[in-house]
Order: sequence, then C-alpha cells, then structure tokens
Amino acid sequence: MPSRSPASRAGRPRSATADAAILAATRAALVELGWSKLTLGDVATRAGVAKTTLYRRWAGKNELVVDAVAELFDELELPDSGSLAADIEGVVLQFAAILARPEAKSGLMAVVTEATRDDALRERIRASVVDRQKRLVVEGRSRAQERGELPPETDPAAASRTADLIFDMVAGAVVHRTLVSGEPVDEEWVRGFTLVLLRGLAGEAAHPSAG
Amino acid sequence: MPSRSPASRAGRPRSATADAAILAATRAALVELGWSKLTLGDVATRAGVAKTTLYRRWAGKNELVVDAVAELFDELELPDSGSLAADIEGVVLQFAAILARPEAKSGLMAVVTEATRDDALRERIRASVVDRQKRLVVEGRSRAQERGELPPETDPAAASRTADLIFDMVAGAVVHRTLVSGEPVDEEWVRGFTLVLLRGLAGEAAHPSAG
Amino acid sequence: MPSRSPASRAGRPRSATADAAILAATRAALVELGWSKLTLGDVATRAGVAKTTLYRRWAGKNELVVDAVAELFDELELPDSGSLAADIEGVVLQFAAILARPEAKSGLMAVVTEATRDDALRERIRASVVDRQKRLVVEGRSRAQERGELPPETDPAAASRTADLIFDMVAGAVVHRTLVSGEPVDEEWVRGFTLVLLRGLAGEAAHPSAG
Amino acid sequence: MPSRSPASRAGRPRSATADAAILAATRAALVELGWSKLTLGDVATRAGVAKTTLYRRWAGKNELVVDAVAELFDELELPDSGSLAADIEGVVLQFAAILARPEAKSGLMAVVTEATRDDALRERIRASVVDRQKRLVVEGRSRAQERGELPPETDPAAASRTADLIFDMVAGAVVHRTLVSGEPVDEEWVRGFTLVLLRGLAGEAAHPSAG
DNA sequence: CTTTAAGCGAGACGGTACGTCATGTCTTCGA
DNA sequence: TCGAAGACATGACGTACCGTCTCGCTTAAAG
Repeated sequence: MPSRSPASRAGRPRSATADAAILAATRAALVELGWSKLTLGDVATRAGVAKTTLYRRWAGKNELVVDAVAELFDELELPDSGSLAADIEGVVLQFAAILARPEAKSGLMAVVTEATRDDALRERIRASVVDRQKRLVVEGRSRAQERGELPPETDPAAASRTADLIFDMVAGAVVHRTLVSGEPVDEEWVRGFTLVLLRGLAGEAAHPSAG
Repeated sequence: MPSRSPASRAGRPRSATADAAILAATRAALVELGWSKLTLGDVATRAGVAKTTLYRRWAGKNELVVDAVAELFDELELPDSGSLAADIEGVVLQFAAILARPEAKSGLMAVVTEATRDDALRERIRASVVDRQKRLVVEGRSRAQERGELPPETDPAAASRTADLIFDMVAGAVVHRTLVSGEPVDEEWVRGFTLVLLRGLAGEAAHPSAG
Repeated sequence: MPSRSPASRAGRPRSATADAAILAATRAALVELGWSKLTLGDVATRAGVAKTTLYRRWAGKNELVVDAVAELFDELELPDSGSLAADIEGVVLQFAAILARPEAKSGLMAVVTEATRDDALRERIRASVVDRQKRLVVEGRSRAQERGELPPETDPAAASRTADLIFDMVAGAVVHRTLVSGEPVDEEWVRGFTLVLLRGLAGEAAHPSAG
Repeated sequence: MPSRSPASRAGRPRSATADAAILAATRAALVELGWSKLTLGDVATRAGVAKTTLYRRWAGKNELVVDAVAELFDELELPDSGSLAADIEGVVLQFAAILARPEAKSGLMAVVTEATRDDALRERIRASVVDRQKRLVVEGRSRAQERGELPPETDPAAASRTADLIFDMVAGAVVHRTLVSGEPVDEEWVRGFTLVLLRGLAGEAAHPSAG
C-alpha cells in the first residue's frame, strides 16, 4: 500500500481513485508488456495520472508491482470440502489459477527476483503476499486435526517448522511446474501431488526432526 | 552457447578466449550488481571486450545470462551413498548450494521470469539448465530400483510423469525456500523434506493417478 | 533558433540559459575540434546539459551549427565611411575577419556542404546567415546612389539581379580565398578586389544583360 | 593518387583495375549518399574489393574523395573562341557544369571543409584540383594578350597576384552561386559576371595595388 | 469565506543504458 | 605477398526511461 503521511492535515488530500486506477493500470501493463517492458511512464499514462502522482505514492517499479499483484491473492479461500485431501487440492488449484494469470506470472516472479538483493522488498512481499497464504496452511491443518485426519500438535515449534515445510513444498512445486516446467497445474497433477504430500506427512509428527 | 556458422571458412575466426571471459565477467557482474543493474556495456568492459563482440554472439542479456548460469550446474553430481534417502539429501544439498550463490539467485530467477513471455528463452533454459538436472532424478530412481528401495517401473508413461512430479517438488521446494522464504536449505530442512518426499512416494506406483 | 511551441502553457518551461550555453559550447567545440570531430555528446557536456535537452531543441548537428555560426554574423555592420569603395572595403574586411575565425571556417563550410543534399537546411542557412548579409549590399548601393557614385536604378528586377551578382562575387571571392586558397584577406587584396569590382560595375546599368 | 612502393618486386602485384573501380565506386556513392553518409565499407563493397585493399592505398575518406573528385576536372579545357569574353564564358560554364554534378558538389566542398584543419589535405587539394584550373587563367590571359585584348604584363609578381585574384573571383563566384545561393549558373548569369569582371580588369595593370 | 498548503497535469531536466553503426586494425585462408 | 572475408577495439549515434524538478492550476480543510 502507498505510504501515507501519518497526520495528513492541511492541503488537498490524495485522490482516492488514483490508487485503484494505478494498480489496475499496472496489472494491465503487466499483461500486455510483461515486467521488463513495463515502464512507470506508461502506467501513469494508462491510469490517466501524472508520473509525479505515481512517484509520490510508490518508491519505484518494484513496490508498485508488489501491491498490484498482492491484490490478486486476496480472493484465495480455503474451501471446506470435508476432507483434508480435497481441501488441499482445492486451494492448490485456486493458487495455480492465480499464478497462471499473466500479470501474476510476470509480476510476482520479477519482484521475487528483485527481492534477492533488497531485503525491504522481500519483507514487503512476505507481508503482502506470502503470509496471507500461510494462514491457509495453518487453518487447513487445524481443521484436519479437528476431523481427526491429523494428530494434534504438541510441540508448537515443530508445528511451525512443519507448516513452513508444507508451504515451501506446496508453493514451490506449483510455482516450479507453472513457471519453470511450463506445464499446466491440472486436476490430475494436483491429485498426484496431494497424494504424495499427504502420505509423506502422515507420520511426520511421529518422527520430528531432531532440530 | 553462442551460435556458430557451421562451416566458418573465410575471415578471422572468433576469439576462443572471448567467450569464456564474457561468461565469467557476466557471473562476476551478477554477484556484484544483480540482474537488474547488470549492463552489457559493463560486462564487455569487465571481459576486456567490445560491446559489439558481445552482441555478435548473444542476442541480449537474457541469452547471455542463461549461458553464464548454466555452467554453474555442470558440477552437479549424483553421489552414490548407498541409500536413496542419502542420495537425495546429497543432491538436494548440492543443488541448494549452487542456488545460494548470488550469481545463480539473481541470474536464474530473472531469466525464468523473462521466459514467461518468451518461448525461445524458456526452451533455452530447459535445454541448458533444467534437463541437465532431470537426469539426476531418473538416474537416482534406477539406482534405487536396483537396490530394491523402489519397485520397478512397469508403465513408462507413469514413470515419466512421476519423474516430472518429483523434479517439480524437489526443485520447487528448494527454490521456494531459498528465494521466496529466504531461509537456508540446511541439513535439518533437507532431512525433513526427504522424509516427507520418500514416504509420499513409497506407495506411488501402487496408486497411479488415473490420467 | 530552436522551435518553440507557440502557446506553451503547461509543464516546466524550457531553460532559457540552456540555449545560450549550448550555442556557446558548440562554437567552442568547433574551435577546438572542427566540424567532423564535434560530437553532440561533447557539446552537451561542455554546456553542462543533458544530450536529451540538446536533441529536444535541435534536430541534429547541422541545425545546431547553423544557429551557432549565425550568431557570429550579427555583428556585421556597414561602415559609413563616405565613399563606396571605402564602404565595400570595410565590410569585406569585417566579413573576412569573421570568416577567418575557426568556428566560422569549420562550421559554415560544413553546413553549406551538408545543405547540398538537404533543402530545408539550405533554407535555414539562407534565412539565418545569407539574407542577413545581403541587406548590406542593398543598403550600400542605395547610399552610393544618394552620393551620386552610382546611377539610380530604374529597373527593379535588374537591380535585384545585380545585387545577387554582387553578393555572389563578394562573398564567393572572400570565401574562396580564405577557405580554398588558404590565403589571408588582407587590406592589399581587398583594395585590388574592390577596384576590380567597382570598375566592373561602373557601367553596369548602361548595359543590362538581355535576360 | 594512391602511393605506390617505388620498386614493387616480390609477391602478388596490386590489382590495377582495383584503383579505377574504387574511385568510380566512390563517385557513385557520393551521388547516392552524399559525403556524410558515404562509408568506406560501402565503397569497398561497391567496388568488389575488401576494406583492407582500400586502406592500403588511401589513408582515409578525405584522401580517397579528393582523388575521386579530381578526375572530374580533367575534362576542363580552355575553348579558343576568338575573344577573351567568350573564352571566359566558355570555361566558366564548363566549370559550373562540373560543379553542378552531385558527386562534385558533395565531395569537393566536403574535403575543402576538412582541409580547413588539415594542411596536408589542403595541399593535396591544391595540387590535384586547384592548380589544374589555375593554368586556364594564365593561358587565357596570355592568349588575350596575343590578341591585344589585354596589355602585356611587365611585372611578373603583379601578374601572379592578378591571376590569383581572378581565380578567386571566378571560382568563388561560381561556387557561391551554385552551392550557397543555390541558383543555376546559366548563360545569362555568366554574361553578366564576365562583363563585370572584364570591365573591372581592363585598367588593372595601369593601377597595380600598392603592396 | 478566505487563506493556504498540498495534490495534481504537464513536461523539461540531468542522467544512464540501450543496440547499432562506422572506423581503422588484425588475423585467417586461398590464389 | 596480395586480396577477400570478417572479427576486433573504439567510440558516437539517436532513443527510451529513469527519477527529479518546476510550472500553473485545483481542491478541501483550517482559520
């Protein structure tokens, strides 16, 4: 989100519609041009806004695209389909569907790349994009525990570690298949993936890694 | 690799040392500057070569970086450590170690990002980087089958599909943890990951996905 | 002169000082380097200005140099020395003095050369440089007619034709001696030249060319 | 002319036809492209010759073009038409006709411009182009003296000075009218010019400039 | 109901990198 | 040894974006 002066008192307030227009224009430009050919001047023109306005709210291309892409993940929801396997399959398919959209492909990967040399950007991505999805892992597991599909956690540290592992595996596999392998994440693949993942996790609590 | 005319007879031949110097300079620049601040002019200067020489051999930044990074993966080897789990752990650690190097982080992710909009580039990456690693999956599995750790394959199509799945899961998880989560791929994580993966794959052949 | 949008309202106005700095830098570069080694990048640097600023105002090297050189001729004045011969000698010496300056030598000849293949450029030169001098011929002749040194003109067409002839002869001879022959236009040469010219023109009106 | 090693003995002798082909190609390129867009690589290609061959014989663009253009003036001849005025008119028209050709316009003026900063080049031009024409002035005057149209010269120094003056006036006026004014040198203009020139010169010997 | 301070569009500004082109030199091969 | 072919180091080209900076307007809250 664009940073706001804490106590904006005097003067004309910032246009509320401009933010939305800029983010939408950014996504449109990502679809048409991709990350590397997207220019802030062009985004400003598309949004019907002056470059100044854009720079007043975002520090640069990276920050802008993070915000533009983050909005895409707001629609992710954990389906309550009665079984853990079906829950996972559902959420993975949703995630893959978002990732398949060109504005997500171009934009998300690019900012992650940039973040390898920019800690503030990595933090922004984690806060805006990643953590919003991690809650799905936690929530899904607690539901499964309620249903007795997974044993209850006793060690919170191990639980957190396992959640991280699951998240890296789910997100990593989907991203890799979509972006690197260039193959579709279809129902068949998701079934196979979920099977392996769940079978692998089945005895996990019983054999906690030593730490 | 730079394309060569097959039967180059007349004229001065291309300098053999220039190629190596350019690729090394590219990696050095990736380490120092990262992808987005790497400029071809700077690479040329570092390599002690004219910009034109560089453009004569590579079409642009993307192609150059693919070649520069691909060389890093040549050192990957499948260790023969006696057990499937140890083999996997060994190769994952090697893979993670390469990926942790800044020139790989910056460079590989960036070209993968670019490849989302450039099929020729994706193909180049697949040929230069990905396929060279996939053989490790196939080789590792056949060794494990010889040792009786995995059942022999009967359906080659299912085998290929499973190999792809394994590859997406291994590479995806490592990449995601390294680049997105920003956490180290240490021995502890690798043990946990391998455990889940192997346990998940244990019954895979018995329950082939329907297709 | 750089073209200006007639009603420039919005946006930051063009820096007024930049124009002068660029033209001065251009003349300095002409003196040091000559036409063929003058680069617009160097001019921009000398003027403390970005290359883009320069290109925003002039279409290229030719147009820039025409403007830079044209300013040199603004100082030409017709001396009122009492006799036609002295007037001519005075103005020819002034003209030769300007032409002897290296920035005029290098610059003017070069753009005239370029103008052989570029009508717009020829027109620009005529407007900026040539026509400003032609007035001296007209003015000088009318003064001489008032003094009775030349007969009054009756046929305006013939008068114009004669003015053109005089101009080609004066400018041509001075330019040729300075630039082609590489000899100085000193007082001695000017006296000889003026003598021939005036004697030749003495009966001109009496023997108009047939047309 | 291209410099030749005085005693070319060993090895393959230089192709005799190459010289002519290169000069012709140079003139053709001047016609099509003009001086500033003429490139030596292009000339070499047109002549069916390697760039190396070209550089082995000429030092650069300037020297090559001087030689290419100089050949054009070889066809200049002093017509023997019986009267001084007609002789002058004839030779001026011939001169103007050569100068009107695009390869002469572009090429000659350009090298003269370059020569303002390169004494060796100026000397080459004088030797190759200018002096070949100056003989016409001398020859024309001596014929006119034989015919009694001009008084015989007594002072050789003054004679030389006058020849230079005439040459500057003739060549200068024609060049200026053709290249700067952009007007044609037609019969009418030549008649007017010759009239002025001859009338001006009529008493020249009687009033030598004081020196 | 007027200040008044900020937001806003437009666009010029000093920079940096781009990818191409021409220069003049060099290195190889074949004649 | 020359000539063709073409790679080479060099350096300018003209363009595109960058992120900043004036400008002359709104525009709404504070006085």
